[in-house]
Amino acid sequence: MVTIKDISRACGVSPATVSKALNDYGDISEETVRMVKKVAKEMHYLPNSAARSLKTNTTHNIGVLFVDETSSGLTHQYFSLILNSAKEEAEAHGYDITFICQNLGGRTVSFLEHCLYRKCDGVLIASVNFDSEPVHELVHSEVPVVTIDYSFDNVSSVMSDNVEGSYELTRHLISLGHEKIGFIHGELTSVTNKRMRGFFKALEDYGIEARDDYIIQGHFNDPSSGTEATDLLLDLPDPPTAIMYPDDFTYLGGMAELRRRGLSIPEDISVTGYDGIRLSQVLTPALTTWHQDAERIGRESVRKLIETIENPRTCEPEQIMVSGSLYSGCSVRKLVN
Amino acid sequence: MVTIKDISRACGVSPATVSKALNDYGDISEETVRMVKKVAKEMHYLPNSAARSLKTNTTHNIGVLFVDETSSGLTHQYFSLILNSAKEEAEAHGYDITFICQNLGGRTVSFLEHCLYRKCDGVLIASVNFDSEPVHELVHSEVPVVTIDYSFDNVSSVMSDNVEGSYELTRHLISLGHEKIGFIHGELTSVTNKRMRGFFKALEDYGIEARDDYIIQGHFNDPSSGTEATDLLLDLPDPPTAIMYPDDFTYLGGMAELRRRGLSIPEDISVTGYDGIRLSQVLTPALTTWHQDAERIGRESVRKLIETIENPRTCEPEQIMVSGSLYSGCSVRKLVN
DNA sequence: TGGAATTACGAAAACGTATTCGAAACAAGT
DNA sequence: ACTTGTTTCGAATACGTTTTCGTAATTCCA
Repeated sequence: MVTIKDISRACGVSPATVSKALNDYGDISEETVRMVKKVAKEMHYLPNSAARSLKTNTTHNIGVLFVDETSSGLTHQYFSLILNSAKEEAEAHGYDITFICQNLGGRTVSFLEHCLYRKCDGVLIASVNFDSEPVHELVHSEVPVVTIDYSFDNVSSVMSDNVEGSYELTRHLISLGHEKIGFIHGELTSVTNKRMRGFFKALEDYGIEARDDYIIQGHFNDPSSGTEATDLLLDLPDPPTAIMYPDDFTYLGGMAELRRRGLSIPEDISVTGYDGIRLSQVLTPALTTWHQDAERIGRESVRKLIETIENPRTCEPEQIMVSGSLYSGCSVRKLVN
Repeated sequence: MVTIKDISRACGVSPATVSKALNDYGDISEETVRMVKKVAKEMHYLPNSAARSLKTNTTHNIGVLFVDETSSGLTHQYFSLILNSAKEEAEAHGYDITFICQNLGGRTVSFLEHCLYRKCDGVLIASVNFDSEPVHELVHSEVPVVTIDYSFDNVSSVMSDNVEGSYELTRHLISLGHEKIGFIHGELTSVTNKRMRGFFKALEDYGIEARDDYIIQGHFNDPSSGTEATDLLLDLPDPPTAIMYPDDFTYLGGMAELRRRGLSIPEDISVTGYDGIRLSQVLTPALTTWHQDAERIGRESVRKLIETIENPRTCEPEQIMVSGSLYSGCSVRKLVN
């Protein structure tokens, strides 16, 4: 490996001068800078990141927390889209991405310790249990953090607007005449909380009374829970005319159950999903669903993270809300009375 | 940050002794080792990875090449499953994962240069254009490499057995009486090559003549190409009785077209997919498809990579073939003649 | 008891870079 | 001519480890 010393020897200047020239320190004559850079290129010089980090205490490296418990993490399209765009945005800014976990060369450590060991300039937190102690420790530490779909005080976050999405889907149903709306929700996370808020708000705004028996607890990303919940709703003495599913994938289970009962969509029952994954638009009928702009969420989150990394004093914490959009498919019909 | 020097002061021994004690060098009395480790823990000592790498030229960090051109990378479930299990396997061995790209602090560099800069101990190559020069450069460099679904001489690789999968699917159709089989394939990659080999081999083994008009070029992971190709096949004067799609997702496009024409599956036409993604088992009818063991592919590839990293002399290059399995759904019917 | 072997530790150098501070050279202003 | 200022560079130090080699102390064996 060719080092700064080799270049300094080849150029007949000191290592200090070479370092300054390569980093445009401003202290070196233009002529010398040109020469040093030329020789460096010729000799295929590559800086040593370890030496550089040791000296500057920065790495141009951002950590990512992605835990895939119950396969709702990396494996879920929503998060893989986020990760992918986050990766692209980071690369565009010259940052690399490293996964953060609780294992360090065999030893169990906290997330924070892992970050400190690797000297991540900042870290992106997504798809974890935000209520856990290790996550809290990290969030409240000195290392710059941006969270996704969860917000802490004094920490920037990027969130899919779940209140909006749920509200708009509900409003869409109501505007087509539906008043008996079954609502299947996922695990009781903060995301589910917001979805509920949006749902109830829409009902209230349009003067429709919420009915307890129409609210069913299911699971995210789990077709069989969609099947079960659908079953429950349809067995009610006064079943709903429309069913909202917690996500597109869970809907698939519901769809199977509806088909099994000989009901056709949307003639006999209207349905909506959530996420707007590619699959939903290929189904027949195409699913009416809420598209979360995962790509933008990933992009915005690392943009904000890098901004706080590079302007530690001036950059204010910010709650960034990313709007989604209604994918209007053919799974909801206009109800005539 | 507490350093080795702080510990040495607290313990009344030299920094050298502390370092050796912490790393179980074997040179230090058990008593001292115990004391040093105890104090280190009490003071919340964390090694400095930069200093360590600078000295040892290793990082316990493995690079991953994942390029998502045409969204066939990270975003595709097959690859996100691989990435996820690779991540878990690496973490279990105390290695971290960093994405490798061609951007270094704003400057464009080769993949190899990026790896050298970050001092990756090894690199996993998946989902890239293996014919490109930058990939060749990396593969033929000094840094340990494992490739996924592509093999180079003298380099370890882990591959989904595409010949097997295609062969078994075809054989399955033949065993149920199908002889007129439409074969839609993806882009002409090495994967497609192997799928073709398996397909033709099965036809030959069972004495069925291959027909050119039944072979259609489509795209991977692209429902609309599934629609088009299906269209072509059904418009033939003598259409096939079964259609094989290049993957489950592309099949969705074909499914829509079949439905549009009023054909029901499998009564009027039999179909198979490829990949065995979760979605395929939720469809009605459940898709008969070939499940690629992505989880195992990710696991095996980093296991092999770490093995060659830690035994540079003794570890031989190896071509690891990972078998898949037939998911027998309800999308193929027995043909009576 | 004398020498050899073993054990336990430390001094010092090295990894490659960034940065502080001072010096030299020269220009500019009075 | 003397100060003052500016530009350009280099010597030296520091970042926190790991590792070699030497040495003192202890044990072993004949």
